[in-house]
Amino acid sequence: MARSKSEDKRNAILSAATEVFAERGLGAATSAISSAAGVAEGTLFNYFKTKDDLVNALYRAIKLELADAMMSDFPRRASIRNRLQHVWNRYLTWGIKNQKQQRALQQMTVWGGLTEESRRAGVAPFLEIETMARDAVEQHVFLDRPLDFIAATVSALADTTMEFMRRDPRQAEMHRSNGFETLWAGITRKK
Amino acid sequence: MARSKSEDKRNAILSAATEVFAERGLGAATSAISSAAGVAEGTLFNYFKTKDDLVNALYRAIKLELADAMMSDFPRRASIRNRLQHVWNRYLTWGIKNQKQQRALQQMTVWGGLTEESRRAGVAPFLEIETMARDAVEQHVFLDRPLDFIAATVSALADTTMEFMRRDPRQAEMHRSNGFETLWAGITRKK
Amino acid sequence: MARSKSEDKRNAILSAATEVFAERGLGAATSAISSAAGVAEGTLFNYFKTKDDLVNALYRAIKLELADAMMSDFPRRASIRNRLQHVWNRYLTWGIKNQKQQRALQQMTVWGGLTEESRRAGVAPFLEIETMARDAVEQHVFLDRPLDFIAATVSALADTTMEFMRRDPRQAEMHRSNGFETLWAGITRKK
Amino acid sequence: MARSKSEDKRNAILSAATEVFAERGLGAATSAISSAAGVAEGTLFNYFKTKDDLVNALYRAIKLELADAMMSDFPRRASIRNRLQHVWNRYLTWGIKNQKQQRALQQMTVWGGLTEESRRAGVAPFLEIETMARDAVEQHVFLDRPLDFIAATVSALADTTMEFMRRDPRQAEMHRSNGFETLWAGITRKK
DNA sequence: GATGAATGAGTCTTCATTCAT
DNA sequence: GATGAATGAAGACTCATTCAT
Repeated sequence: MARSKSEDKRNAILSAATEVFAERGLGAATSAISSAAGVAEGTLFNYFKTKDDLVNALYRAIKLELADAMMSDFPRRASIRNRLQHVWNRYLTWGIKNQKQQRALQQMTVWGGLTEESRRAGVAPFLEIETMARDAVEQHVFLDRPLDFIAATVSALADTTMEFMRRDPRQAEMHRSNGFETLWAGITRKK
Repeated sequence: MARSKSEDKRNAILSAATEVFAERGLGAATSAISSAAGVAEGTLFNYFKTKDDLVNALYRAIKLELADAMMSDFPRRASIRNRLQHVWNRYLTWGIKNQKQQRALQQMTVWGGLTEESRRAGVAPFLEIETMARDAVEQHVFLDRPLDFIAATVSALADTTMEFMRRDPRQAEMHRSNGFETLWAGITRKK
Repeated sequence: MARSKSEDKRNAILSAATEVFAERGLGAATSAISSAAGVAEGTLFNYFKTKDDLVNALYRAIKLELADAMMSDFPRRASIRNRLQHVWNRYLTWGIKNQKQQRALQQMTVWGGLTEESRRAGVAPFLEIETMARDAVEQHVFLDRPLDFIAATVSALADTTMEFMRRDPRQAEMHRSNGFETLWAGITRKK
Repeated sequence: MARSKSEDKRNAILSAATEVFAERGLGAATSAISSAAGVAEGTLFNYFKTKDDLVNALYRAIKLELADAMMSDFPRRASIRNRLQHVWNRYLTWGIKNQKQQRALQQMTVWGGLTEESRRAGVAPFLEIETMARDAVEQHVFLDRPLDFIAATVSALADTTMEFMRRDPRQAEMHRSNGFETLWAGITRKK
């Protein structure tokens, strides 16, 4: 479905917004974004009706990118541990390589203006993770806890780990593995 | 002598700021704060030279409150587990009872304008926790990981847990204990 | 393309600023200027980044106008007396015809916020006057005094004279000539 | 006539105002003045109903001081030249010794808020100078010019001279005498 | 469709003045 | 009479959004 206007320009704006939001927060001026994107101030509003619209669109775009990075090659048949490790590693790798995106995402996630629709759209592509978690609970690999609690735990530990990998890149692999072991020990049943 | 600057009014402003920041973020207008505090716009600036000053002062005030809630009756001689559980429980209890404070604190913690001094002042009252963690690593109760990594893990899991306790108050105690068990299993050495 | 920043509007703002500053001093509100110029408050700041910028720009604009009025047709080859009289007459004529400009200029000249660059730019077009004065001293037409002292004397007497011409327009020509005779007698060598 | 309240405090305020106005202009805050005077913000308004009132009062006070400095020992019987030189020298000496006063006075003189009454009061003590000037014109020592024009000339040249004496204190006496010779040659009749 | 000048409500902050103590 | 906290009307400046070109 061909979008009218230029897809390129739209992407330039989203990409500029990522950068600007990552560095200056969501409070940054739309003029900073348009100028970083190399378009006129008014042009931004041809592509996104309001600033809030832009943020919502960016949220979804980054979530999609992230899903792609994490879920491609998802080893559906591997062991729970391997599947969990897959998403763990992919998430961290993505976040290290795409700092700006990840920082912007973090800001938008705690922002008050995301629509319910955006939130839903953001979660959707990660459904397989939920499935895996459900399996893991059923198979008594994971402790019997609410799925969303587990998800939140994974996410919190991953973000924490990512921060340490960034701060201390030479020990990055140690932090990545420490984080995973914490997570695994924390949510799995000891035999 | 004229009325001397009233501690009450100062507190009213801090308390109004807590509320307003918790609900609308640090970007909220100072006029919203003064009006919530029932004082004139100018009065706020009699008590805090700038908005940044106000935020810094609020950060310190809440951190002190929190320290008081967490560290009073800290069982210095109890087992590592009991000491960890003490701060875990106290933090969550405080956060549930003082949602606004906790939300405001969260925002200020990631804000770019805290002075180094404020940060130091905010950490100081929690020194004993660090000591406990160091002991725990030395006694091989905790796994051998950087102290700040452990601290960040505790904090991330606690905030996650708190969120679930709020959303689902009837299961609050379950979440509290789930969170703790995740934490404990995640950072301690299995014998 | 959108309207390009209009020279007209810029001039309207400068002209409104002249008027407002002349009447109410440099302390006048920018909103008074924008409204006198018939533009929105924000528009002023599209043309001049800050109020100080506006003042500096105005200073230079008026100095240029003045230079044009004074220095065009400057009789380079005439006698010292005729050359001095040329600038004397031109300055007074300009100041009478352009009261607002002259009053604003006076305020800006004693203002603390002119940049060094503005000052330099303001002096530059009057270089020929300095040359004339140097000649006059060398040829022993003027008394042997520091050039800047002579310049300040001219300027002080001219402003004084202008004031009288304004207050008492019917005697304007008398004042103009009285002032010049005072000046000439004051700074030239008697044979 | 005993003034109620403390004459000392009133003077402290006037003196603080002199300093503050000299350094920061008439736009300076009244709170800067009260604090420089070592009194409370409100106290200032016990002595002067409004800021404008304070400025007017200060204007008069400084004019009186100046008159005292200039007119005491006025050599009523001396030659015109000596009498003129007396006020010339006294004014410059006073201005050099009392920079703050002189600078404040200059600002107030061009300020738009002086009452007619203040202006009259400020001129009054200098009446003898006018008398001298009238004599000088009648005796054909001065050229036949309006008295106030002569007065303004004296004043303009004196202020110019003072500026040079300040900037270049080592040549102060030269400037003082240059200035006077300019003035004398400018306004007197050559025989 | 693209542009960017124009807009004006909203922001933080200052300050002369008042008035309870 | 002295105090200084309280006030709120300005003030300079920012910025999301509109719309003429």
